[in-house]
Amino acid sequence: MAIVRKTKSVHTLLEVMKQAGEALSVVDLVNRLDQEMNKTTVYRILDRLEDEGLLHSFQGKDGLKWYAQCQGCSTEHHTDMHPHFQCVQCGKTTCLPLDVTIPKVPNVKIESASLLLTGLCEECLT
Amino acid sequence: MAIVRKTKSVHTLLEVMKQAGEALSVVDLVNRLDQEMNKTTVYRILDRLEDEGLLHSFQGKDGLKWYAQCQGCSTEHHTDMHPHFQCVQCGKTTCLPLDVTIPKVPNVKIESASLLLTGLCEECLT
DNA sequence: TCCTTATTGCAATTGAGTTGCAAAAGTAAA
DNA sequence: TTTACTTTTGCAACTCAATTGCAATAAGGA
Repeated sequence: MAIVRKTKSVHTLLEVMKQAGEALSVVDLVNRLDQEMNKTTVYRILDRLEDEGLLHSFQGKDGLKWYAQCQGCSTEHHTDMHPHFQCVQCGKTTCLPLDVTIPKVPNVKIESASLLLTGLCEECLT
Repeated sequence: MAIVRKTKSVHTLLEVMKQAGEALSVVDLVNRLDQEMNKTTVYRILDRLEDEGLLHSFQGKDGLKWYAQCQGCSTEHHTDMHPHFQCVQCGKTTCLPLDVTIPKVPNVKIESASLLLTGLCEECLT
């Protein structure tokens, strides 16, 4: 596996993720980093950071790819299977620190599961 | 809501779904129906059939849209929330007739949930 | 410093999905 | 059947997220 250097771009991207504190779509990240680096670079760094286990990705309701920071994931142990929540109104998307019971399915080998909950977030409810 | 006429195209599309007996991606459907109808028509009929409750859709692992036939869904009662399984090797994708317990999340209103399990299907395991 | 490898920018491309518009097909009433 | 109206379809063009090829740049080690 390729070694991920902590270049300026990598540092900047991780800083944006940290500042956000929640999941960000790639489209959003590309926009936020428009002045700092190229779109292609954003995509490639995200790929590498996911390989390294610093970020994890998932598909949003609209089919866009989202990234969030991992808490305790590493390259070897990446079974950080938690659900995600996406607000249908404001688009805010977060990791849910919940355990999900993956249903047993006969005759198949489940390798991963992704659960996306959609609805209204706290702000949009009030 | 627009009335869905049982045109020749609608009939052909439903027949292909029935023959397949499992979930089909839109891309696959467009290819299979290439001689019978236009790509746009496939997309539009799928939309309408989902509105009518004859089909339901979900996002595959790769972000592609998949459709499958509903068993007992209707326009009013479309809470047919069941998980789907996608084989990472052969791509075969099926509905899982299982109940999923949607986790309780405080302070938000969950409207829908989608659970996608990925792994190896029975054929690919052996 | 020199050499090698990894990273980045840029432009072009891919591919799923959408849209506008005119033509065709279906429906219903006279 | 004829007419008037509505829905459906085909086609071409378009949108936009994501990818690729290639040359230029930056980094690391001996």
